[in-house]
Amino acid sequence: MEKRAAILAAAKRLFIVHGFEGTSMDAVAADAGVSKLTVYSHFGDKDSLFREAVRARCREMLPDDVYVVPIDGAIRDALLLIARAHARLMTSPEVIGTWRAILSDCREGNPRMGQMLWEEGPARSQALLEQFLHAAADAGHLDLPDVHRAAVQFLSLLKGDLQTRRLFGCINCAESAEAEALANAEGAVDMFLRAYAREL
Amino acid sequence: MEKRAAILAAAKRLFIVHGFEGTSMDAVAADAGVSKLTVYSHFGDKDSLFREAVRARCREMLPDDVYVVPIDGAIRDALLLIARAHARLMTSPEVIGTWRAILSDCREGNPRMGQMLWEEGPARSQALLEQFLHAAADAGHLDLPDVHRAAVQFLSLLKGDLQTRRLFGCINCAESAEAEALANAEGAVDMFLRAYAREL
DNA sequence: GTCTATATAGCGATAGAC
DNA sequence: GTCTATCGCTATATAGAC
Repeated sequence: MEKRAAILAAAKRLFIVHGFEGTSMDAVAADAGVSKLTVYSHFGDKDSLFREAVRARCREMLPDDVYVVPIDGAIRDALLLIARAHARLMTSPEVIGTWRAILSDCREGNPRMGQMLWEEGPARSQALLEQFLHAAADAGHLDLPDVHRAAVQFLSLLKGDLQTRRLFGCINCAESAEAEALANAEGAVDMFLRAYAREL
Repeated sequence: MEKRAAILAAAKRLFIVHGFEGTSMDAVAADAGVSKLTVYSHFGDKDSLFREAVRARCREMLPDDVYVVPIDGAIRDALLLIARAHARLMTSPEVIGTWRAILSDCREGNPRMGQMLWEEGPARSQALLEQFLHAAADAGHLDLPDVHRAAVQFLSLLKGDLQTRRLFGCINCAESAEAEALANAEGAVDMFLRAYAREL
């Protein structure tokens, strides 16, 4: 059970850096320090290996407690806490690489992996945030006409153009980008509260 | 100069549907009705052909007049006009296909194509929308603390989770998706005005 | 300029020995 | 279970004839 872990680790690393087509089974085997046949004996074919690697990545990438925040204090502070954590997550090299790997495989009518990543990642973020917003609305902090829509909107504001520019390689994870992400997160919270705060 | 156009047209179509790796030079030649060597004689190699095809796509995809709207009437109507047009554009098969094709080429540190697409597409949308918002603010319709940020936020709200789910293949361009996109556009305008409208 | 035929190489998957 | 060696296929790019 030692080599299987090594293979999976190599696959997770390589697929995210070089994409599906750009990663050969030889490369995975070499990186894991095993033979290619060992790879095939553990994971039937390249497709299955890719699936396993992406699934593992998704599971370990999204910490649920990011969106579970006490709302006893000011609502702005709670939202800021979520915003900063989410901003850091969505622009991380792991997430960007995983998205690229998935999207490089999402041609025409081929939703095998894309749907999985959506459900394991962004959909869970949305659901957790929705719970938080529902609680905040019940507690009287927010006035939300549609909680689900508000959750989607908050996450969209957080993304801004940062994730897209990151995906396209216009910005890398330098310090300036970090600062921009934090500023953008604050701007998102500000606008969200201008629209939905019950008491300023 | 007839065959060159046919080759470029075939390349634009195939690369966007099947991606870079998924499109062979044989396929391009066959689709264009010419021999493979003719393709190579016109465009040095596959990389150059891909570059040319994507560049052409980017140029022809963004109609500037989408973001040039008179603001003599109600600001909400003007924003809705922009919102609906942008929503239709960003979820179109052409845009989604082009994004996928580009992203399949954006591995590791390779921003050659991604940066181009960003500048030819989203960056121009942002700039044009920023002009519109500036005019709307000057006319007293909106109260914008930061015009650039507001433009990014409006476009982010418009995207919502639609473009991402479309990219990942979770939804296709069916009629229900069209309805969802319009509803989302309206929700985006509503929230934007809740936050930034000077006079309700 | 354009075609058919081919060189060359890389990749996914497997056979057979240990 | 694991390895070395290999098959079969496909794709990029080119050589030589018309």
